[in-house]
Amino acid sequence: MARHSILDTLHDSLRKDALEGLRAMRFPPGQVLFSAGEHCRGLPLVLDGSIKVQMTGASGHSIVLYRMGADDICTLSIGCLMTGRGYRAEAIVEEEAEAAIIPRGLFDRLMDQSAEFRLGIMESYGRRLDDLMLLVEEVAFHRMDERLAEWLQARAADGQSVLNITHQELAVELGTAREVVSRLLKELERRGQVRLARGRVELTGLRKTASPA
Amino acid sequence: MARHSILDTLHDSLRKDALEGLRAMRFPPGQVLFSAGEHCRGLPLVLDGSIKVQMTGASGHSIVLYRMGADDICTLSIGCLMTGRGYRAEAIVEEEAEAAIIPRGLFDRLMDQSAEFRLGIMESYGRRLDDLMLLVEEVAFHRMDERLAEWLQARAADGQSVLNITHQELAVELGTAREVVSRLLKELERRGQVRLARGRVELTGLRKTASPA
DNA sequence: CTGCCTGTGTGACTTTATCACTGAATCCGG
DNA sequence: CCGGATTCAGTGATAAAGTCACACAGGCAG
Repeated sequence: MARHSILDTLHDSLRKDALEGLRAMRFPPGQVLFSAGEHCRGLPLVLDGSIKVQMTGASGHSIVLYRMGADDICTLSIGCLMTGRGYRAEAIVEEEAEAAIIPRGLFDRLMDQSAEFRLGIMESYGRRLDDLMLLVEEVAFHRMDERLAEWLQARAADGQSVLNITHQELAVELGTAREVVSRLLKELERRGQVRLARGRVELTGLRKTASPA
Repeated sequence: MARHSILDTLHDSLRKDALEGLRAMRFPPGQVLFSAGEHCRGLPLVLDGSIKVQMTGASGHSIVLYRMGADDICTLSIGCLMTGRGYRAEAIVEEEAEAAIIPRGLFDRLMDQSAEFRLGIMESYGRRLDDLMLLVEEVAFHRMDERLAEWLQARAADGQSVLNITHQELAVELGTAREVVSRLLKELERRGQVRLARGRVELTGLRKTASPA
């Protein structure tokens, strides 16, 4: 059953119509929901799981732009839906996910008839713009070692202290090269802040590098 | 008289209401339309001129995110309007601009009553997301010398071959440090692609640096 | 066990960022 | 017109990050 907070805001009859027009689907980790160049067939609602959105540059390098989780809306799709252009990024399932697609016609109807739905869409758009602006700032001005440490710390804050991730995957998270990640991790290990193994990073005592600035 | 294509799409009675609720204002170059932290009082429509939107990082460095010109919509404001959060960026007039602000109430009414208006807003949002994604890719993966050359070339394509701009301003355009721009420009001058003077860059024979990759 | 594939480590070198200055051009008040 | 302040630009030294090339290690399939 498709459960998404933006549907809860709808009035009864409209919600009934909406739920009829949707069917939730499950996607396993690794599944590609859409990739660059593809066209958009509707607005995906993320019901559960975790999906990362990343793009690949001309150089062949990739960078993760943001993640979508339970109750998120794939706002990126709206632009494609409206302008008819293809996606510029790709979406890959990380943790098994459940999603439902709102077809174009239904989307238009919901936008027309529900102020609450519109509000939800606009809020989601605002958040995404914010995410991207922060990312630009981070990529343009922050040091790699700090970004890596912060990324790892964010995971630690989630309660995870052993990450099954390769240096290459970390490099894509940060938009840098694998070698750079390897070297920085090695440095963290020397300082006793992480322990490394093949495909694994264990967080031991991670703290901010004492940097002035 | 407020002329903006998104208003043209409105039906007669609605357009009349809209035009009554708006008053266009002129802003001189250098004028700050909004700055980081400020709250949003409505949706600005750009009628004419050129406005740049830039953000400043914790480091104190700034980067230009995108520009708005005639017939643009300041989509960034919608997110702020909807969530009530303050702006994260600032908008500065470059070429004398004319703009009108759609107050919150009128915006809601237009979104409610005009599918064309909604479409215009969504398209604008899509374009903005696209711009930012491209910017991320560029900042993360492109070499500075190429970015500088491309930026200059884009201006040359506009018909301008003498730019009145300082190295510092160019650095903000690209999100780098002034010294870096100075050195790269000097290198371009050595190759005879530009001629430099205080506050001035004259484009002579600019072409892509013969780079492999 | 033996390849084979994927992941990691590292040296050498280039590009970019940062810091600390110097000097040149312009502006402004008297 | 002069002198001082201010804004711009140039540059050396050094650190951080990206690139290229390659060695080697772990784990899996045959």
